[in-house]
Amino acid sequence: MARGINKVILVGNLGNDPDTKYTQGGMAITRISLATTSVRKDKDGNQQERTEWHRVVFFGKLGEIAGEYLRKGSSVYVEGSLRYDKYTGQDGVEKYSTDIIADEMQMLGGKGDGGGGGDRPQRSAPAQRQDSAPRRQQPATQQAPMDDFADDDIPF
Amino acid sequence: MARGINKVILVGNLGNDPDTKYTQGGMAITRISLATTSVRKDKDGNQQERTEWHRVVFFGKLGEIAGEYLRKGSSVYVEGSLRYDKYTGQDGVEKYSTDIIADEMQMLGGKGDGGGGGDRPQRSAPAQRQDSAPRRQQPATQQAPMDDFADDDIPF
Amino acid sequence: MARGINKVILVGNLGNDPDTKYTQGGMAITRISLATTSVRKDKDGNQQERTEWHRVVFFGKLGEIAGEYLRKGSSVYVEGSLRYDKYTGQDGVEKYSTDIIADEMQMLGGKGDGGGGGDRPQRSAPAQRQDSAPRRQQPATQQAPMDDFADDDIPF
Amino acid sequence: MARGINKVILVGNLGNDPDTKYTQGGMAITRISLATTSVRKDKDGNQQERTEWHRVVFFGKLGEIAGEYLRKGSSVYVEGSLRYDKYTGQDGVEKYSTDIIADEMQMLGGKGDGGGGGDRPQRSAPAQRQDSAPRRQQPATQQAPMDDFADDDIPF
DNA sequence: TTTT
DNA sequence: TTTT
Repeated sequence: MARGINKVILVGNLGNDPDTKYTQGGMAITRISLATTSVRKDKDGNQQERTEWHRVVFFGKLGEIAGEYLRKGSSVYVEGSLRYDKYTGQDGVEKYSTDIIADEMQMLGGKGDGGGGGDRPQRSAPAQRQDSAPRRQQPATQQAPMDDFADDDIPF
Repeated sequence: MARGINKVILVGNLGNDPDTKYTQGGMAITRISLATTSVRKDKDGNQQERTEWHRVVFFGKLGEIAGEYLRKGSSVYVEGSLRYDKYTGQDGVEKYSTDIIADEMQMLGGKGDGGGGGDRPQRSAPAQRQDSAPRRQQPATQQAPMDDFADDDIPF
Repeated sequence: MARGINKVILVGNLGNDPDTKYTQGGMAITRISLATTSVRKDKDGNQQERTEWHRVVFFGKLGEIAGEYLRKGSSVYVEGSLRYDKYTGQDGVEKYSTDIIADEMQMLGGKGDGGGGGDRPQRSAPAQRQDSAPRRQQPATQQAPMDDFADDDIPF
Repeated sequence: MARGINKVILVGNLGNDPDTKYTQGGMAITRISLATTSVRKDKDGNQQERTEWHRVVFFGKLGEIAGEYLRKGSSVYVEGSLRYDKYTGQDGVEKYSTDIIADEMQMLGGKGDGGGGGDRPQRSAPAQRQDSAPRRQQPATQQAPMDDFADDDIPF
């Protein structure tokens, strides 16, 4: 039985284009880096900003939609759950990562998409985008491997 | 201006007693490790369980309440926001941590508390509990230091 | 395309046993009345309590589970969406109702259930419970008819 | 003690300009009508749309901000709680209303505002807007009086 | 890295 | 009444 609730709700903007990969079985896995910024007053009364960069992962059909419609700068609503992973880096050191596994997404219309929150994309050749380019410089807060997903790695 | 929404909602059980510390200025900072468990069927049709251990932090008045009323096993509702931190470990290696900064809490009545969801506690001497014991076996996924908080380190 | 987010999250206690009915096609529709209580200080500094009674509706499989496991007094987490309906009462007057259409539920262990948050129920004969008794004193804020559901009336 | 969680999260568009009133004590009360639209397939496989119109109320400082920056068509994130009220209409009949009492709001940039999610408004004379005109034709799903608020009617 |  |  499931015990407990693990729910995340985010509204933010993408720091980069989505990164879509496919499992051996053909399931899409799309990752985005999503910014949310909050403000607080420090003790001197100055506005202090702080931006969190969330690693959000979309699986399956949602991964295809996210990879197709989201772009750098897009404003998006995401709902999902927290997943913490532990892995051994290439340097042999144990590392931790935190991901939000999305189970709902909605575009919100803003810079980076064609506007309008979810309509047809303005791009002409979306299909061959996914796996060609070395779009690998995502300096995400926490780095974790993603190349070795098995087909049943969809988390729900 | 704040841009974006960064919201976490958790219902889970504490893996250990809370850990309360105080800043130089006397502000309470309480940390708990909160478990949520989800299930999914793997490809063989077997129920697969997975437990996430969330690091939740309560500041100020909420930190005092959490430290006073929560106990190992307590069932609790927490609302807060995600905060990702980067720090250098004692081994000189850069590490990352993820915390949920709580801004709302509600006890839910269950094992570990006196029952009743937020009623008076049954314990008699809560005060001298905080910093004595080597309660270090917290099953927290990711470990981060917490001793060096300044007084204005409250995140909102 | 869906536009917008319509999400409700409740943790509360049932004011009565659930009320389960079935459509002609055999789909379960279970209604509960769920209390949440908040406090605020009035201008004289006195604690003022206020209880909201939410009408929550579960369809299909979730309706069966809710009807089977929930009882008066049960503590439950509910996630769903708001639905406003307009109907003509038996007195010929137009009326409005507000329901939360649940799409997730989790028992939280407390008075009214067998404890344990979702475990097997203690009852022996759950089946013939549904439609016998005149359980009509539901403290529901707003009353609406529910007998005439068609089979495709499931709202998602 | 508060018992339970009563939380609503909405992202939608305003059907009309906000309606701001002031209590005798000068507290702003702003009401908006917010649309969210969902889709589902009916049994014939056709896409069925359904729009909910939420009555959202902002008190105090938030009421001033909402009245100032939101406009018909604005896209907005709202977080709040459900409140059900019962009142006697001018026709002597008892009526019910449901409101979402907002405690957080964030503009999302879209038609109806100057774009950009919360920036300075483009309007030139916002000040005398609030109380003059007979903007009374809001056919909100459920109608309730709002003229007779006392100063301590702020709900938290 | 985004956005305002 | 909004929006796409």
